[in-house]
Amino acid sequence: MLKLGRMIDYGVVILSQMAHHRDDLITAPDLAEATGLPSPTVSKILKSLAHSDLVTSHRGVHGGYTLSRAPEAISVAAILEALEGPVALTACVEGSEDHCNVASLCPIRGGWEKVNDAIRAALQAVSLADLVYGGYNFVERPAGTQVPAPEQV
Amino acid sequence: MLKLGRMIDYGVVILSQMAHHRDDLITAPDLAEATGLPSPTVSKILKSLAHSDLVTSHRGVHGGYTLSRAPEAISVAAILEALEGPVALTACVEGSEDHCNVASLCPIRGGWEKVNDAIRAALQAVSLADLVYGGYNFVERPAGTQVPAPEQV
DNA sequence: TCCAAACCGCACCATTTGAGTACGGATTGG
DNA sequence: CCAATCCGTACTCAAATGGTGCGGTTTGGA
Repeated sequence: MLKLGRMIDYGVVILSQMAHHRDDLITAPDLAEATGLPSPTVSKILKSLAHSDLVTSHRGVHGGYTLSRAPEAISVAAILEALEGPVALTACVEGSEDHCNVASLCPIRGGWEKVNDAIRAALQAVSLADLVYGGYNFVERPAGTQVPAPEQV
Repeated sequence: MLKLGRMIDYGVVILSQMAHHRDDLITAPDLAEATGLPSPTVSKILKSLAHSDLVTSHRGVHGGYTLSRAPEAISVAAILEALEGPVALTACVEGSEDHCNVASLCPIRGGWEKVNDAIRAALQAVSLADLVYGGYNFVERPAGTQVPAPEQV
């Protein structure tokens, strides 16, 4: 099931919370309480996000975090890369000639790259703002209803 | 890192091997030897693929497996779903109201669906044939050489 | 001058997930 | 009747991931 660590999920929740308090300085404990997530975890995530310049940290007594950019300028791909490294589907694509050449049959690398790029593009096309204010109201939409897919890539 | 179990990788290797022997009946042990993968694992994967009608099984003494469809008609998405269930990035999208409503703040489900659909589309656009005959010759390419990425999407 | 509030970064532990294995059963052709 | 093959379940083991704790550094105010 093409899994995605739940850190990403947490990260989005945290970021969307910050988006609601745009330009305010929020401390990690405050965010923890607001989201219901454990405080150390929130800290950890914020740190990673700060490393990638998605949020800005302010140290000292009245420190905290703010969004570095507008929610529209933060893509899901950026969040993903901040929290779980670069987007890559298989270990096969770079280095790691472990099991690839077992049968001298790996016509696959190029193809995977193609898939990777397509997915990367799909993730970059969705911004934090889309998730927060995103025009998709989730509660009313009947279960099973299909969201129209964006233009084919 | 948007991970993808290595079963998928194995599955593609096995299927591409079968694509080379189109219309032949191949036994699981033969495929195991051809690919260098452990025999029980190959069996397991073939079984899953048979469940999704990507390959057809023939029991009895001279049994084996054949591809059910042409390689062009087998998408990466189909392989993924056969081996690891439906494409879904987070556990948040369906059921599992575990941590979502902790803060009564989950404007996100709809957004994730959007991302899911985009990725699903990307995966459906790539067929097994693309991976196998896809214009990338693998054997002659010197080790370490980078495959030129296809047109950026 | 000192202290407390906040961020920083590392290292550690535990749970879960997934890969791989083993075994007994069912089916078919010689 | 037997052997080769697929079928299905349950089990074990290893690794990745999520989560936690602790000592350190910066900063502003009393």
